[in-house]
Amino acid sequence: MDKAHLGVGGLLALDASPRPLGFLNLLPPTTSPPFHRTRTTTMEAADDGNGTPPGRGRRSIEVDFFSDDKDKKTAAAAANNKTCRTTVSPDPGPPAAGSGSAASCLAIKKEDLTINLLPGTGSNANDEEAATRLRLPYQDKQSRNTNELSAMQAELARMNDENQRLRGMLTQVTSSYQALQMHLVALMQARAGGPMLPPVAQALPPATDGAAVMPRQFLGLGPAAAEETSNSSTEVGSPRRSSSTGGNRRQELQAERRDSPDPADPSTTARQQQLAQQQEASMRKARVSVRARSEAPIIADGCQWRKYGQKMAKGNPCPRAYYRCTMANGCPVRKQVQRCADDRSILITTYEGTHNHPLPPAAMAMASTTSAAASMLLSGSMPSGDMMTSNFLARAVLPCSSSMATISASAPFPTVTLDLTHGPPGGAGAPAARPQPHFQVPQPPHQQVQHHHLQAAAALYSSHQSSSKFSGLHMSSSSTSDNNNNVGTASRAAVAAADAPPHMDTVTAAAAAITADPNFTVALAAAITSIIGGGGHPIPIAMHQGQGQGQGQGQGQQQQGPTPTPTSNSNANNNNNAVVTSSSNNTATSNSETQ
DNA sequence: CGCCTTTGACCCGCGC
DNA sequence: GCGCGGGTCAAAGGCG
Repeated sequence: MDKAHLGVGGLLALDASPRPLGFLNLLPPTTSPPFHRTRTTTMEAADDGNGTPPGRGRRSIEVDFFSDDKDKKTAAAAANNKTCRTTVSPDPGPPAAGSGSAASCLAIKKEDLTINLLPGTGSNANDEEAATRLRLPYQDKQSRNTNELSAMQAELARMNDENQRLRGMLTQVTSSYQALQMHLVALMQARAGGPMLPPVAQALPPATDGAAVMPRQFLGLGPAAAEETSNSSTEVGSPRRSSSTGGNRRQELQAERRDSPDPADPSTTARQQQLAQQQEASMRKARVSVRARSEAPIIADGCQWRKYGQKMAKGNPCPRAYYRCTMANGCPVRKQVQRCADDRSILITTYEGTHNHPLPPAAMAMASTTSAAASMLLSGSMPSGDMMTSNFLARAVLPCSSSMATISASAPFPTVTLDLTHGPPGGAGAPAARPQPHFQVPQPPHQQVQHHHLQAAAALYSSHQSSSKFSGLHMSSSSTSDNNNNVGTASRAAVAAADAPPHMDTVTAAAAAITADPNFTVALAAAITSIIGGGGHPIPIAMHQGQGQGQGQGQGQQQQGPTPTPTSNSNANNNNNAVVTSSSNNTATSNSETQ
């Protein structure tokens, strides 16, 4: 909705007919009298006591929303809150936060009530009588509205309580889920530890504190999780992907492969290993690719990376750079950075693996989002590349960008591509469809799930909001990068909500974010949805593939290194289109746009 | 001095 | 078996 819908010059005609305060009507533009640049109050005839049809016996308050800000805010509010038809406030100050749009509507009405609605000059007795007649019902209206206000406040408080209760339940469910998962793993281990074990479980150190380590790895993004333990001698698969930095690692692995047929129990062990390798082979290459417009060499995701290689990829004049996470020794997470061949302003970052170390908040957002996307792809790709499933996943990943969501989850190296390069029709400034990270988050221990969801939502949201792409990913961290200036207020509010301590009133924080920018509701809703509905996913994923997503996949880069063929592209309007493609190689993602 | 990037060489998987 | 392309290693050099 824009100015045109509100009437010429953004003028709103507010029907002052007796109806609950807070439900001011927007009169059709055609009924609006000539507009003025200043707020005016007009009275036509007497109040008939009902919502009178426009044009006759109507009392209307005409508010000129001349300023662009007001127009935008009003339009956005009207579009996002149908019950609150307008959040117009006489003062240019920021929209009311906290109690949300409903409260702001009520406040506005109170103000409006102070407007003298009495007609004419009322200079004689008849006029006074008429005024009195009008005033009495009006006072009734006021009291009624007051009651309604208190009722709504009570309702709001009730909803707050309920929200807290639900959050508690969610925490409980999460804990129970983790406990069950650990129990299951323990049972499987105790049960001969043979063919039934999922690959990841097999890769785990036998006697280590399985209870503590298992859950995370069990949910890990595949091979990476196994690789985390690869430093031990029990590594089973991914011979090439060992993260060890030792120069002899490759030789060791090769030797292992040559010796693979274990003389001890040749048939069984060999078959187990074969099975494990097959399963892992399909999983280990699971990747999450992020496409974003960026002039920066790499996107900042809060992690530290070290470049270990660069290659010219076929079909792309831009070299592909290989990075390894250096935040912890032996962290298996790697990423590839490459410019899109078609549009060099697009930076394609592909993540692989799961961090084996704590992540800073800034990295958490991205890690959670990408790991969730990867796990969704993995879970959907298992039954083979079913396009129905794939599309479903794509829509699940980014519900609001369904047009861009295509999934082909065929192995061997399924890749989830989060395409943030497609802006809304209006360009960078027009947030048409916000990214909706509907990802289920890899349930990190504790209640950080919600936190990460919100962060992911905020991160993606802000990445679109700001012109500096992924700068928003840092917003949750205390460090305010120079890009933070671009982060929208809604994003900041979202981050505030996400970073708020568990006991904080989430509703209030969310309301603040919504008030700051109603468009954020979309992302927030997606995040909440993922919290509530995503909890069940990890199990099937883990059980089917022996791995799901664990902590996030790493991404991020505070890296300073020159990225491959950095191009100067000032237009960094990120958008939220998720293109999930199954590609046997990374180059496929660069072409996903054309799909 | 330590960390990082660069870059050529090497290894591996895959297709022909 | 060979060639190609992707991915990784590690020596060399740069930088703070």
